[in-house]
Amino acid sequence: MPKQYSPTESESRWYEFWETSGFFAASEEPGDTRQTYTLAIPPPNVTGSLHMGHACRTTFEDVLCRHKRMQGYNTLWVPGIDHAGIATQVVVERQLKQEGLTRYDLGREKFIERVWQWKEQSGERILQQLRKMGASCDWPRTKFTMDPDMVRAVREAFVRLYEEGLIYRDTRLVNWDVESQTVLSDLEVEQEENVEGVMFDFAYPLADAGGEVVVSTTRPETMLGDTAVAIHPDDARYRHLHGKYVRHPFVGRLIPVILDAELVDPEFGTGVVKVTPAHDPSDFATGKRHGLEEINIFNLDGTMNENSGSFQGLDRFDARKAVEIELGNLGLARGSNKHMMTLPRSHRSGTIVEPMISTQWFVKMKPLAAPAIQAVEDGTIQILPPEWSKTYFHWLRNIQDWCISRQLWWGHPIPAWYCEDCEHVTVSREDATACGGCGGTSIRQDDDVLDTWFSSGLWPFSTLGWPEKTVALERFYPTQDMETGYDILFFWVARMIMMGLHFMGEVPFTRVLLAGLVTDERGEKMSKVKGNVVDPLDVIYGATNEQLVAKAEKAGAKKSGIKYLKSTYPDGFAAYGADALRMTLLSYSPQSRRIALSIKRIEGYRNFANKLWNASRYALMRLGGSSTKATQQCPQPKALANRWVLSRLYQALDVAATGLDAYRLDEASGALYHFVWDEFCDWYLELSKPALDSGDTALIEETEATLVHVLETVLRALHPMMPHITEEIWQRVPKWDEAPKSIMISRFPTGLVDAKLDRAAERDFEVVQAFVGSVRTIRAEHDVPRSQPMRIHWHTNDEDKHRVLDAERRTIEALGRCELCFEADPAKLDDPNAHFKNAAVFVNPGIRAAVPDVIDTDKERDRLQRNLKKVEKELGVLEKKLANPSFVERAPEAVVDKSRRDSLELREKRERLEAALNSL
RNA sequence: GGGCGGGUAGCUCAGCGGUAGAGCGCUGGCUUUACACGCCGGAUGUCGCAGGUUCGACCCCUGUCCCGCCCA
Repeated sequence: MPKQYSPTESESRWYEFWETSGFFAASEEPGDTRQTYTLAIPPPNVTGSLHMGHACRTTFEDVLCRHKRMQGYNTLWVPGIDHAGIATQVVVERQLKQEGLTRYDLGREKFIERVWQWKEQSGERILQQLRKMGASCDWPRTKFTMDPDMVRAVREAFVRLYEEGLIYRDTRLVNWDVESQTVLSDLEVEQEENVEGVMFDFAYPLADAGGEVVVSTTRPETMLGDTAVAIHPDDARYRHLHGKYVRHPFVGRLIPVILDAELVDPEFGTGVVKVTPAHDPSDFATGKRHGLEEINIFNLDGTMNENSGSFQGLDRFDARKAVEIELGNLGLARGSNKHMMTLPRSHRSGTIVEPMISTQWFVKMKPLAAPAIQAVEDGTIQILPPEWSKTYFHWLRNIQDWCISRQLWWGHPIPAWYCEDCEHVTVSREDATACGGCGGTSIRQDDDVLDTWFSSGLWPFSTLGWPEKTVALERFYPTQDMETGYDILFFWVARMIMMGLHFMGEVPFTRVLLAGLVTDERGEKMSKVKGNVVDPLDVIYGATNEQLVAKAEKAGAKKSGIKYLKSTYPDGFAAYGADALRMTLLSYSPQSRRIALSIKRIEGYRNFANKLWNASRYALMRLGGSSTKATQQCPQPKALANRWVLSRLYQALDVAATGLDAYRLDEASGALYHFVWDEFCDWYLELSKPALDSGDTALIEETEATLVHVLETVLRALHPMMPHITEEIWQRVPKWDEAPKSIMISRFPTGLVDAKLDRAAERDFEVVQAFVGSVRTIRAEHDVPRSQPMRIHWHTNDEDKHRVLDAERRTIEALGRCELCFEADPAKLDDPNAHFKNAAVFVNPGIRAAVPDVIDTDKERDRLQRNLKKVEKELGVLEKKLANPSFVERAPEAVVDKSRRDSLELREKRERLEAALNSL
């Protein structure tokens, strides 16, 4: 075994072994009665390649699946990818643009062909990248949201909802993305807050008399679509306007003054509001209340249409300026001032969304939401971390109908056909050939496609074969865990719950595990423009700074982004490996909304992998000449060190089990990390050296057995988190006959079976640790070279401690690099410098000791005083507490007792330290 | 306007009723045959601010100021 573990080659070798061996496959065998564990992957979009968010999802999900699989569950992790309607269409259109083409140049059919080509390429790449992360998906079951069986599921769902009256077509005000030229759902619109805008005031002249009314707007161009001005019915200032009209200065229209208490806040601005029913949500509602005309003034691309008079053809923002100027020319402008406002922007294209009246397909949400709320309320579905339930409820209780049609080309076509001879709309599972109303054959399919989340909403059951009654659906639905980012709680999770309950009559999963968003080390969102995107593959395989910079430049990063990249990662990334990346991602608390990924942290876990590697190297080397094997039976050793490590293993496995079950993967991985490094390596391996060299056959045997057992067990425990390196090592560990072919199909360890809690051993060993620690401190603080032996004279009145120090003399000597521990006459320790030459002194609980021939008086005084100060501070707090009668009366007995004991101990320590100081 | 997070060591974060922890960084010493991707020491915090509850608060409550996100 080489001194350094190199993940690159090892990871791909083992991955291939697992995949070709069929270890990822879930069983549909009729006789298989194992409990199932199912998790559907949040399907990555086919918009490019794997990013750190996917790496994070994959890691968490893989840990859950590998853990369950090792626990004996029939585990199914369903992989797949999403066609991601608008997002993918935008990507391909951008490519076309570089060739100087638009989708219209290609035409719908050719364009879709082109997107399919892209899908093949991008989808395949992403699936390969998931494998690089170690994902144990059941690959032959991979689904794409536009596969033929998914199409069938989507059609079935659409038609059923339509037949149930839950899908309908309606004309209403929608969010229009003028760039992508499609409608957007409310969720796809982002509100950009605190934008500095201009509030422009202008006057409408009264129609039949002199005078005017002044209105304010941040969007002057919309006045071309005004069909009313509104005042508050109780506003005394404008009583004279009741029943009057104003005249539109550009289009000549007569515009009524209406009274509306809901729309108008008399305190705000002039107290008069212009009303544009076709381009503003509250004006639209007002229009409905008053039966106002809705005049659309925009074309679909955001230019002004034929209803805007002389402004026709102008872009909406040019029209805004033109309208202002013209109003000025007419003497109707009444000034302007700065105004902070909120702008609606398209989630995808970033352009300012224009409210427009349009006919679209909607899903009626209230009836679907009710059972989805219920399922979380009654605990059928558990959301973790639990705080998210509130957000979930709030959204579902205030849910609006979902606009599901999109004016895109890439997606599931809406299965609706319009008849040219009658009004009937034919909605059908099969492609319609004739009108369902009049039987005529002049029918035309709806041009639109479905919102991409419509198909995603069916994911947990469509991937298992729905609407067919498959074995998989029967066996694996409902799934157990849904692990995903909190950002798609509404987009996806809530909709899956609604759809699952509606179509399957059962929740789609029983736990929702929400994770934070991966950001760069500063906590900023990763973006190509910022140049702060960390590609998981670069982390796994390594990349030089030049490569990182080149990649960022190609992706269109700004100069500041490149600069950041150069200064933050001057040396690029080493090939840290997938296991190190996985451990890093796992180490962040799931409660945190931000995972500020730090390369230094990845490096730390790479070092951990190396530590594990070398610990194993040591263990295997030591076992080389012996026939001792791992047996999956916990040894029953007698020696303290062996008992201690098994007990610590118990504790680590216990914390790991709790963490894995409660979705605290940070705690689970942390417990194993610290056990391996701080206890197994730093103490136990060191302890094993004198034991194995002791020549005592019994001791050697039980130490070998314990060593190999702990190693083999901790590898199994770590396997879900670090699958590759644990396999690499595990394969080399001498094991029982008939051991499984792979660690991934071995049994997940538990404290009760694979370790042994031994509180006495832990307590005793603490004595050793404290003693050794003190010895080491003295050596370090007195600059005693390693070559110089240190003799320790100790004394204790405590029988247990006496026994431990006696029995563990050898280990203490080895670990403390002190030679010769002596039991001392207590009288000598009362005044150490009278009896020992140049002695340093230390005090452990119940034990005191002198170390002759090391002293540098100044340093020793310094050290003792520092210790004394600390002791006095602690003692001060404790004594104050104990002097407080209400503490003694009201605090729990155990707490008071502990304080008493601590204070006694500290007092003794203080005494000893003072004596030592005086004796200097 | 409503809601949700967060403000703890230089940095990134964990802890959440019994006298503050990790990783990285800093610092002193180690060519210790598992590992320098290492080992052994050390330093570092009025736990955002102000009140309150409690025998006791970083932890609970109230208010307040910042920062981020979501919804309207």
